[in-house]
Amino acid sequence: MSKPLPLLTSPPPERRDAARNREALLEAAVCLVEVHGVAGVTMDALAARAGVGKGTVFRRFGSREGLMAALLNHSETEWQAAVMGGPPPLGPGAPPLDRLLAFGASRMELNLRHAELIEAAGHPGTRGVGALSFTTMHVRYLLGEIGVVGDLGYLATALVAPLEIIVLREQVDRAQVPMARIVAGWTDLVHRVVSAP
Amino acid sequence: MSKPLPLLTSPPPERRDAARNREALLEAAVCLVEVHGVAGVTMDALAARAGVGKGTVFRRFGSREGLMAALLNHSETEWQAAVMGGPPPLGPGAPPLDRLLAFGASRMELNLRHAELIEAAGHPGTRGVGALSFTTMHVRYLLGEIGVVGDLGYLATALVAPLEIIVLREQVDRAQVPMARIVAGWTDLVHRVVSAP
DNA sequence: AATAGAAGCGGACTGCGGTCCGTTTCAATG
DNA sequence: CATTGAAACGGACCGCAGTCCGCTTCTATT
Repeated sequence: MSKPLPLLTSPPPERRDAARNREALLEAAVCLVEVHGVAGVTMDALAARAGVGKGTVFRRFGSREGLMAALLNHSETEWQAAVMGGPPPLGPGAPPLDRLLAFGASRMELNLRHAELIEAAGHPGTRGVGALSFTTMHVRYLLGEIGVVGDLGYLATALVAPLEIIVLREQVDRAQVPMARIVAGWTDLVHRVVSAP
Repeated sequence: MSKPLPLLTSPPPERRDAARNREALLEAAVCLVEVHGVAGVTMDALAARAGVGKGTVFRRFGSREGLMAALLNHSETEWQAAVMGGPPPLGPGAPPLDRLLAFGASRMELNLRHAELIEAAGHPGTRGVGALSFTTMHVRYLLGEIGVVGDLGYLATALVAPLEIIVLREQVDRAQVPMARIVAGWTDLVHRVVSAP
């Protein structure tokens, strides 16, 4: 027992080569998406492009879905920052109802922009906690600020659900609903929800 | 041009061997699901079990997702029949608001029961038209009967969205929300939506 | 600097979804 | 029946996600 107590020693940071490879992989992935589209990013191609073995790719990201989630994570984090600290009405400073409406429109736009990536990332694993959770928590918070009473957790989930890419695609692609009408519809929905009898 | 005009000739029905194989495949699929679970239903295993070639399986269902959609189709049709013509409050005869609430609870239960199959069926292709469409149209109709005014199409989509399996799983599995609270939450949501100011 | 052992690496290997095309089976016609 | 054109069949084949395990590289310790 000559080892120093592991108290307070944060989990060993990251080996130099591992860091290098991670960066190379992410860069290669971004490049491949640009060139061949999301569907063209195969794990073999990615490994070759980054000059590493296939095993390394899976060690980093666990699965193809994990890789996509990692790619998504970047823009997702940026967006969260805009929501938490950016300019109003999306960021703080505007009345909560205005923030909520701006939030919905912004979220729809983001989800549509990254549709392919989101679908390739699937639901399971990393993303759920980072993405769905944040949006729901934020909406819940705004509902509270607005003064809504009731099961805010459920109401937040219900308001976020129609913003999900699966629902949006159904409307935009299959039913050919114009975006303006979707945004207007969600706005109306919010008004109905916040004005409790 | 000695052929009879193809007017009114319905698309040639189905060859005998094709019909036989279809039945064998569906039966084998159901059996495999029972024994090995949804994940254990591989296209090769299915082909072998039904005593046909792999190509035949793909000719029938187009893809694994198509197969799952076909399996789902059975119970889905049954459920639709219950909604359209079964006993109240789900079926006709009850006040439309009661029908709507019964609809929500029933749909949640159905989606949870077939969760694996639904996720394996994916969104694309056959299912969307048959399933999502029907539920949305029905909710839209009920909203009209209740007397709601506004963009009924969007409101219906928004009410159906939180019943989707993806959203339900998030609540049930990750957040451990009890079913009773989910049902109560959806009921509250409906009340907020239908009581417009 | 030497060393030990853990963390990381790589690529052959497996299993599955999906395609392709030569062969077989059906049913409509004379 | 015999014929014939089309629909259906079957299984070899391909590409990709994911696993496995022996080898290499890093870092902490003395």
